[in-house]
Amino acid sequence: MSTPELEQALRGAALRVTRPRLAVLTALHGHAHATTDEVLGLVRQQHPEVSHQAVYDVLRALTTTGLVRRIEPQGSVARYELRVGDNHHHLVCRSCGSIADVDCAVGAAPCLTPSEDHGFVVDEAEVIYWGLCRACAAPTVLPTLEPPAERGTR
Amino acid sequence: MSTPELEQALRGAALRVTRPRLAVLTALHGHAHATTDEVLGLVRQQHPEVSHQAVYDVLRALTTTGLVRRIEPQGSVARYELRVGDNHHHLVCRSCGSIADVDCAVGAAPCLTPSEDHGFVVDEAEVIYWGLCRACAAPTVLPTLEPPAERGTR
DNA sequence: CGTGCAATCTTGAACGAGTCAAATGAACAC
DNA sequence: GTGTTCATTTGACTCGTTCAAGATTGCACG
Repeated sequence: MSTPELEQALRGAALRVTRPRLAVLTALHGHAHATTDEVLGLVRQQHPEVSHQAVYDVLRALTTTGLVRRIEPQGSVARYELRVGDNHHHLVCRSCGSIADVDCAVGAAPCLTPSEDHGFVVDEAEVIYWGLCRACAAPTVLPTLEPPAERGTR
Repeated sequence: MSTPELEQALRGAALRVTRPRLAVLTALHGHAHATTDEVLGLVRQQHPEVSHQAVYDVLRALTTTGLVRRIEPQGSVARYELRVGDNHHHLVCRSCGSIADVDCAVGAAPCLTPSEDHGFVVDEAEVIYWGLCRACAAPTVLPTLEPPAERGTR
């Protein structure tokens, strides 16, 4: 995704075009499901002066305007991905915390419909599939190496 | 739910029967989706000496043994409910944060199946429906001030 | 019914993701 | 260019949750 495109996206959301914002968008373009801390690290590779707080502010601004989507699986810190407009869901590994995207199983509309809405006006259905990723589900009989190290869980 | 039943549930999970644990289970029985803090308050109504930390420990023990289910909607602190065995999901109000239960829309098995599993071994699908509850979706009429003079949206 | 071990609880401190606030700096409409 | 307003920096702070050490207590066993 080129810089002019990113600028246009920001202007389209009535946001000023700034260096930290472009850097955050670029970082997310290359790293889906990044944490705030990871985004900060990526941004600082290009712009070491960017502050902690700026990344939080930028991510909040982008999230509230819909340019970026925030996900927060249990036990994980917040993660962000570029909103691509489609209604996709997530696979989360209970062991290593890795996340993969999946398209909505039933298409866009039906998965918005609970069986009984209790009077709620529903506008979004969020689905998280929990399980084990290929690596963590593999038999742990690796001859020379240790089983997959645990990451991301506290 | 009576105390003997709760004791049996604890023993069945290989957990010792203690006063804080019985109190937490009782509290959750009467208050679904309670936060840790709310549970602590409820427990202390009967047993004022129970510590902060005990409630955290108890909730973790109950959660890991499956007696209690932990849910963590975006922007909310952790909430707990008695695991009743069924596979139900949640409606969450974006405005006030209230939570309601809904049965799984598609039954138990199908909603476990993403369209493409990326090699993941999925064992659970968690669904959160986001929207507005009946009260928050209602027109914002202030009761004690002047009566509503107009109708329609906005 | 005691005894002993380990699980559990109390107390108190610490951690860390995220937020608040004040002052400086930069976008961009004019 | 200039000025207003939005963004960012800096640094302190909140609050849910966890860690650690020592005191209790459930309960298996004799």
